[in-house]
Amino acid sequence: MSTKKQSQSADWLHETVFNLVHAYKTRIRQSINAQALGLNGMHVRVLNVLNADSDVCTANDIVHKLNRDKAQVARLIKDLIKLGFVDKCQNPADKRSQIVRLTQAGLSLIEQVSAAQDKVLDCMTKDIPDEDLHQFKNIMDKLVVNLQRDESNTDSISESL
Amino acid sequence: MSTKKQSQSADWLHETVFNLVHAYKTRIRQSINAQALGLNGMHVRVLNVLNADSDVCTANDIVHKLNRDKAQVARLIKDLIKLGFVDKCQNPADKRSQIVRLTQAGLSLIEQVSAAQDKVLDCMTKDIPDEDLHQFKNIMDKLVVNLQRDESNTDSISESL
DNA sequence: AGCAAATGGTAGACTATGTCAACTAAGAAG
DNA sequence: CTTCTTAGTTGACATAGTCTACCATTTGCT
Repeated sequence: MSTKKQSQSADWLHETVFNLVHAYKTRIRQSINAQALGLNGMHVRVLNVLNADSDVCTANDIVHKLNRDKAQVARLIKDLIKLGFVDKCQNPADKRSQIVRLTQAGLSLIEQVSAAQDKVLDCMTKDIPDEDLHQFKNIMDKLVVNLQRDESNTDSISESL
Repeated sequence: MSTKKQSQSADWLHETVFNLVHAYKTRIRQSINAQALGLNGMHVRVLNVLNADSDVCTANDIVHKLNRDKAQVARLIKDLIKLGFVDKCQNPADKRSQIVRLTQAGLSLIEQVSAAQDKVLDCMTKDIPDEDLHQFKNIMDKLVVNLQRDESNTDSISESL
């Protein structure tokens, strides 16, 4: 339990990280208020990927970049197509997949969404020095790597109960 | 819109934070494998609160500590009672509320769950110095405070489209 | 060439998480 | 004693994430 040396310095991670995401999600949703457009947070994240990536992008690329289930991504893309923000075209390199692109509507949408997101980010980080943010990112990356590295440690407790 | 000075250092926050939580959630779920017991992540977080708090704890306390909707918390507690891990008793100080407590089964459960969580935390933070983790927490707390402070900046973009 | 395995994508069903509004019962304030 | 507020419950719903099965293509093997 919380008597081990590591845990004393790390127990807060449970709550703090979750709180950050919860607060961020809530805030960004308010700010973007994309529901009015039929969008939700994950739609926006897909648009972000398409926008950030200059080269061609397939559904599978998005799956890997967002690290989400492919079924989920497929549905998000379907929604975005129905709303007219992205379209698909044949991928000459692989007939199984299609290339996903932002439409004009999608481009102008993501521009505005980015502005709103930046505003939240700026307000969120305004009193934090750049080098601190940099270190913050480094640690976070390490945590993610560590988490994904040893999937080994996965002995469920349920059978011991 | 990533042309503003702040954004260049902060754009990564979008993905990195979400990735961390996603990886953490997935990992902790594997490790705890609580579905077999009829529990999910939020149930465990409620148990954690009850365990951490030495003094009496009402549903409302949990709402504030986890920063979640009271409807959600009420349902979690209901589930936990049905499973026999917590119980409720009259709150002499306020007849509207009840005191929520861990049962014996709940206590022994949370002990094992804590052990599993600690294992994940240890593995996740093992190569990160304590002072780095400390700074990490400080920045995270600042971010959360900033997020929750100015709810003002909340001008939706949808009407401008 | 011909076959098997792997991969990209889609769909269905389901679980988990979070939110909102309406409601009850009990405190608090006047 | 009203009125307002608060603790908790419930229903309905929205969003998020997972798992399985399936199809078509591609890739690797022989």
